[in-house]
Amino acid sequence: MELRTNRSESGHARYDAGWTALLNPAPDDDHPGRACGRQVRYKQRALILAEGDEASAVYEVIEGGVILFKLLPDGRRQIIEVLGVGDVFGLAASSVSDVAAEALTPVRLARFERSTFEGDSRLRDRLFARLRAQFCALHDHALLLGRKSAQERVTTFIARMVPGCFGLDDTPPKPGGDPIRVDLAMSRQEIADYLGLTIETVSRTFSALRRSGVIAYRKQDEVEIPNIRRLFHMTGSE
Amino acid sequence: MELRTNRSESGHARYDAGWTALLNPAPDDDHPGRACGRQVRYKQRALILAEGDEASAVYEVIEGGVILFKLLPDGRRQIIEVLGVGDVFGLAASSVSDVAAEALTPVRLARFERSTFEGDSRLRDRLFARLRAQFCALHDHALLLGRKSAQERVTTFIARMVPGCFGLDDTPPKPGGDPIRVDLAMSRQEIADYLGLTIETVSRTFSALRRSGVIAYRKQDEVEIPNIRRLFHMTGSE
DNA sequence: CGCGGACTTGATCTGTCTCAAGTGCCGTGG
DNA sequence: CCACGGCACTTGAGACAGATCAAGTCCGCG
Repeated sequence: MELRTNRSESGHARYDAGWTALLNPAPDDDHPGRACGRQVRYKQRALILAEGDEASAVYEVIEGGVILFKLLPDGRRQIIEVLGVGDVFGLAASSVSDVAAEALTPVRLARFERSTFEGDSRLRDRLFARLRAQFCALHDHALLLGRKSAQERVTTFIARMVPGCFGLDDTPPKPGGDPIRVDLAMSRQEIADYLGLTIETVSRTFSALRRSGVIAYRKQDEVEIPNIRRLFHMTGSE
Repeated sequence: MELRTNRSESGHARYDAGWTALLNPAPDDDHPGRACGRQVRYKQRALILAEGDEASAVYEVIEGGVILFKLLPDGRRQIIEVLGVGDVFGLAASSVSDVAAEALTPVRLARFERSTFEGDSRLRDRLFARLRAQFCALHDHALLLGRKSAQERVTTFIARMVPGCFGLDDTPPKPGGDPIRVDLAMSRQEIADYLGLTIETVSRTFSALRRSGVIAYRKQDEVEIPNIRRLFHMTGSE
């Protein structure tokens, strides 16, 4: 009962590309997992950390994807961050975690106990740099949640998955080239919970984007973008 | 033309209380401005940093309040964070700032040049601890922006201004005691931009809360809360 | 082949936005 | 001292984006 999605097999491999591109401003010294703590693995959809759990360790994503989310007492869920390779979580202001963490894909993590972490300023600096990038992503997402329309949210979301378009990464924005393919790697419900919408609105927006030719897809999480500029212009950010 | 609000004189003094309580989980070693960089001052509403400015320094709030915000090309604004004493800003993933910063009140800041900052791991650790707290606040705010109703947003906002109710601060939650007074220190428009609402909706919500007796006020930014529990129950968070 | 879960689509409802007047407050000048 | 103007805020009426409720449809799997 852990295998209930029809998520593509290639998702995990391709998955890194999107989020890593977004959140890796400069893939400089830190090869993820280099200065490893203990490695741990989780199955897809496994709960890594619950809200309120003792925040006794810091995790770095080595492979796969992780979502951080919060719940309201009545069950409303907000996905706060979607993490890819190199991203960090588990740090909280107090001794308990303020968010829950779940494996979006099968995932490999480096786990650093709080004690290790506190003693190792080199490690701390590395994670610190990482957090700065995540900080900016969070700022961007607040803008999305507070001020963007459904269409802008969805197009922004898709645009973020395109490697090398936001991050100062490798591949250049590809002027008018051939269609770009991206793997969403998230269910419609997850996308909805991330973008602060309902699943129906997300679905309708995808359909509308397809109808108007901005995107194309057969399987619903393998999207082709014939013209990136056109997509960008719908994000509200330019 | 810098003096155009009818903001209360006491605002600045009392201002710290609210946000500091929220974002100071443990007022331990760091007396703000202890390990000072160069001190700088800004008048109320002065622009400290624009989006896209060179991120050459890190700032710590010594006295007063600062807002961080982002703009969309068409003018929509989202206030990302409201900072009080001890909070930190200016760190970005890349070399330019991803947000703009404005003085919410007359403000005193400690400015640390990037070079200073990079060489001083003690300083970095101190700011790092701070950022963790701000990180959690950002998470909470994402939940608010993505999943809460207008009424829940406004009550959450007011509740956050109450010193010692969220942070593990001094004053205990005050069971059924006398009315608590808080100073909002933000205009309706600022509140709207922070909560992802329009000014009219914020105004209407305040009026409705007053009508129903949850809050009381004469000047619109000096709010009394006769019964905090009642307010809390409207935040959606409990 | 038929079941179940994820997704899509349609019809309707509603919370929030938009547009448009107010109202109240404060500072200015007659 | 009071009329006046400006600005922030409030209030109302109506429009609309997105939510909700309710069927479908698609597709992988047993």
